[in-house]
Amino acid sequence: MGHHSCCNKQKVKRGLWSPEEDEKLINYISNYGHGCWSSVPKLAGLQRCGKSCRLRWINYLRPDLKRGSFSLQEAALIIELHGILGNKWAQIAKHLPGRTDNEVKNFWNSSIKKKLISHDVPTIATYPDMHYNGNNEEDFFSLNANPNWILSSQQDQLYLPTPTPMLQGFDHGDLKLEQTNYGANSVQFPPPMAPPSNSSSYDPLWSLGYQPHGQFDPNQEHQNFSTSGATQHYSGDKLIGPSISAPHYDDEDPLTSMIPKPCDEIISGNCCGMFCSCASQDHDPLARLPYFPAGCNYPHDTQVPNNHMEYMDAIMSSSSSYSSVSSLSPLSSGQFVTNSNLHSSWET
DNA sequence: AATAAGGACAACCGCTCTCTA
DNA sequence: TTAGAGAGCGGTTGTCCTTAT
Repeated sequence: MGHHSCCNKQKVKRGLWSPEEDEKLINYISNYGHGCWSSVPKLAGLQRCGKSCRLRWINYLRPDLKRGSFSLQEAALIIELHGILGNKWAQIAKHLPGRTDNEVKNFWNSSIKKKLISHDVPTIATYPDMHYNGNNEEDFFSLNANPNWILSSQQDQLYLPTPTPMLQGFDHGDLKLEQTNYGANSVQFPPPMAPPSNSSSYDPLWSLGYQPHGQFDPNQEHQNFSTSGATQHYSGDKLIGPSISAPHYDDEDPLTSMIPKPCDEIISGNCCGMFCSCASQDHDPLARLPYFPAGCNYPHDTQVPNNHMEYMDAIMSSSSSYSSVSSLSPLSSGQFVTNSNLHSSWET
């Protein structure tokens, strides 16, 4: 029980942050960066512990945060990623630019989870045909939603169930394939690259909050403050994604074309999934899930098959923060809805 | 109009991981 | 090698707001 060491050194305030406290923290970090979080409260003149400052900055004060309701694409992506990653909120949030792990977690617990249960939607957690091989070393699952998948509980690993001569012992660029004891080819994706040295974009995932002096001004109009009680929120629309290097997927490539595409079951998209139509070759370790590589500006053209839209609509329609997509975007079979349609209809 | 119930979300707690001396 | 500090993460709680009665 007890508080953190930094909290024991001084009397600290707890609970909701006041606008004055937010202003102090924003001013300090925008000028000096956070550096060591434990020293931030003292230097910023706050009666808070460093951990509280860090949480407040990362979850609510970062200038790149996207506020407001989750879009249909985001909800679909969260469901899909949760089926793969489980409660790895931080990893899921990495695929949702401008969203925090806390936000994703709250959204899941307050909205999606209930809907999935009530609609008996077959996520990986509820798949009746999901197999556990019973091996205590490697927790394998096969997912009937995509019979090409065997998912391991070990993160970021996808296993192709059928040994393919073309893949055995193959080492192709960023993809490293290994034979396992289970007759499956393990596709191990490389860790993210270091941030690009020439990037002038503010990227909180790299710097964890540091921004050079002068780049962030809380009074700038694109960083709109709205006040809800004692809590201020940003609703800025400038989104800059992390510059992650991941395998290049090429449908013409006999290797990469075989790699599972989790989002394909829900949403069709281009190079890096449903959001992005750019030609970037930076991709996500989870293959085709949107990761917003450098040079990709959100939002992009999005094409979502109508049947999936109805599917999501059914899940989410009872949510108080959700306005029916189908009711606002009349679609017939075979039609597609664009990203702008979705945002105008859902983020209200 | 008052109050209870439920939902949404901000914040905290405690554990684990990583780094460094 | 190890201990301590800092940071990150997921689970949980607390608070405020909305809705129903």
